[in-house]
Amino acid sequence: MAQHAETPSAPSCAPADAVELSAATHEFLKALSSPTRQRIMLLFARGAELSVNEVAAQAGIGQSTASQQLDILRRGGIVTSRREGKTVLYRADRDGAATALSDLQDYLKTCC
Amino acid sequence: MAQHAETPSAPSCAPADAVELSAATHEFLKALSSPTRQRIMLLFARGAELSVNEVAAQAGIGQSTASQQLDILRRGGIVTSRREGKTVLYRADRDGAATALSDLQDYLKTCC
DNA sequence: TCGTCATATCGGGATATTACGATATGTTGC
DNA sequence: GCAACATATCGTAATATCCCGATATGACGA
Repeated sequence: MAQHAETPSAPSCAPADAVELSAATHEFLKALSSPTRQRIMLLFARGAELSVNEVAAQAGIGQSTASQQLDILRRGGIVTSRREGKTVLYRADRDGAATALSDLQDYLKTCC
Repeated sequence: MAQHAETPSAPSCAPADAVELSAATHEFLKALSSPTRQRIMLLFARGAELSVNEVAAQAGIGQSTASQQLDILRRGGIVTSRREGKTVLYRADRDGAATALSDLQDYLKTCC
């Protein structure tokens, strides 16, 4: 793929504030860029806490798919999970979402 | 894929404000969810206006790839383009980005 | 310990995305 | 009109994503 024109360790002419969009923010964007995951997120409105099976049923997807998509959402920092007996309950991560949104805002402030 | 549990026209128990993430916001998220496109966007920092070939060269990608990725960014509402003679100049769309960010904020306010 | 329920992981087929080179379209100047 | 340059589109291989069923892991109660 040739080279990326500059390595991250050696800023050639970057303006010191090389925002570059952190890995966390990239995960956040990737997490929200899927319609299925967008739909899943809406299930968590008003602080709802749902198990994997409940998400699967309400989103109309399989159990394994729900588990995987929830994992992507968790890596994106917009949901958190906790065990409650056998079940794992997921809920929206207000703080994580706010942080990611703030990072995204900074990034857009840089490039736009 | 089975059914989506509820049709948009018949709100079963939704709170009237079914945000649902507009198509435009989805395009915005998709546009920014690619590392290559994230890198391209940084080229437009400080209001820089670049041709397709300049973007291709500075991003280290082919001309056709640059054209396509810029198109995706334009559909995402974060760049605009204008002709200047033979060349097409792209630049960041401040207003578009602000609008998309605002929509995203509303969406996150609903589900988080 | 064993069976059951819930979740996570594996393997794979269908589909979408990425990036490329080649080619078509469009713009300018001769 | 024709050559030149810039951009857009086409065709396509490599790769990634989506979603599934099947299976493994983990937690609880008898």
